[in-house]
Amino acid sequence: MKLKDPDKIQLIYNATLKLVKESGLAALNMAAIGKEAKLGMGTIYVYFKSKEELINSLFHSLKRLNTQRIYATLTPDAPFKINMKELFDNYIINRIDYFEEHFFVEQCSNSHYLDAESRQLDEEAFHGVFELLDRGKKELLVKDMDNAVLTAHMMGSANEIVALCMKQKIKITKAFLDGAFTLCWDSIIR
Amino acid sequence: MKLKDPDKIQLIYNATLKLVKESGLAALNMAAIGKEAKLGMGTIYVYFKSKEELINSLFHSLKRLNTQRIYATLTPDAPFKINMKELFDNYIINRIDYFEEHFFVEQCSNSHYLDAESRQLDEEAFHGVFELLDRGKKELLVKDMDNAVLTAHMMGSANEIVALCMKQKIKITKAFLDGAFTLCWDSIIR
DNA sequence: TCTTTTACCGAATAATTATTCCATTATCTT
DNA sequence: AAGATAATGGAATAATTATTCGGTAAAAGA
Repeated sequence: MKLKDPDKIQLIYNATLKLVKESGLAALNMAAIGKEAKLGMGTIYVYFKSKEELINSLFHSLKRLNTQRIYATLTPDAPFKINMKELFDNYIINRIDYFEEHFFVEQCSNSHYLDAESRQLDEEAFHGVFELLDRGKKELLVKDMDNAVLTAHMMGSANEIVALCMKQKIKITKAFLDGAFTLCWDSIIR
Repeated sequence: MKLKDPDKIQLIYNATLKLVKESGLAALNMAAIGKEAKLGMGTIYVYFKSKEELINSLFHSLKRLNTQRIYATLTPDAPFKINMKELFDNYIINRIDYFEEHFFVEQCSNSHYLDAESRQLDEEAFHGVFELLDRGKKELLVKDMDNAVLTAHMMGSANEIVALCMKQKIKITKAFLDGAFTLCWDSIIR
């Protein structure tokens, strides 16, 4: 018998990401995915039960990957500000390098496609940031404010700055990253 | 002869906003709009040529309204920080009071529905912020950084903080607004 | 090599949803 | 009040798009 091709799923994922990036989730359709991935429509249904399952499956996969990537490279035992900068740089670079993926996740987050399980995946991504902020507070570096508010402030800033970079095709230099970080740092320290 | 009811357009707009808020733009359909607005499907087509025209028309209308609302109440001749705080508070309160509207605009911005004209409307909204920031630089209060970056930082923060409030149903108090503003203020001053 | 199983394709079908059509109703004009 | 015109509702139709199906080809196992 013939086995499933392990590459096909990634092919379908990539086609989906590209199409959503180009025209938004609302315009996504199975025929287009097939064409973009150079597969017959029926083939997609070998790997996914339905369009909804495909979307949820891709969403899950991206969420998992993303959480890994951001926290992977924090230097253990480094001073607070160093860790903060590492996290910030990781986050920004990650958002840019995997722009398509993040765009897809964002579009899904406010759609009717996501199932209950998918909707819960957000929480855990903040865990690492919250821990780091707690440490900053203990060291009397960080303002005594709600972690959720501090995090929202920094991530909101980072996201919008990435959006700006993509729109204006700004090349991310070290100087640019340092500038963006300074804004966030100055805001959270007391 | 019978005249068009001037209230119907608003009825259709409101139904559209509610539905998009609930299930996202991708799930929006004409039958649902009719039902929500308590109008026949045919009636919608008396007021709008197509679904696409309805969406673009609502988008335009919201963009216009919004730009007005934010800049309406700045105190003339007030010190820089006062104006900044007014603008910030206006922006946040506006995002919350008109959450449905902003959500709709955001969903549209990355969809295939918007026509070329609609896609240009964003620029002018920043004008007022840029001017204010230039003044802050002249007064040696604001960091010498690109206005677009400074604006992205503050708006990104504000947007994400609003999202947090909506998600966790946080009631906006004066203290909360002051806290959120402090974050932004501390980040942009030199 | 032969058999068997399943991937693969894309046309056919089903399901959904946008748009039109027309009978009815409301209200403006004279 | 009668006629004229256009709004209204929702069933009928058209268009789009998800899903299934049946034939074909590939490759695993015997």
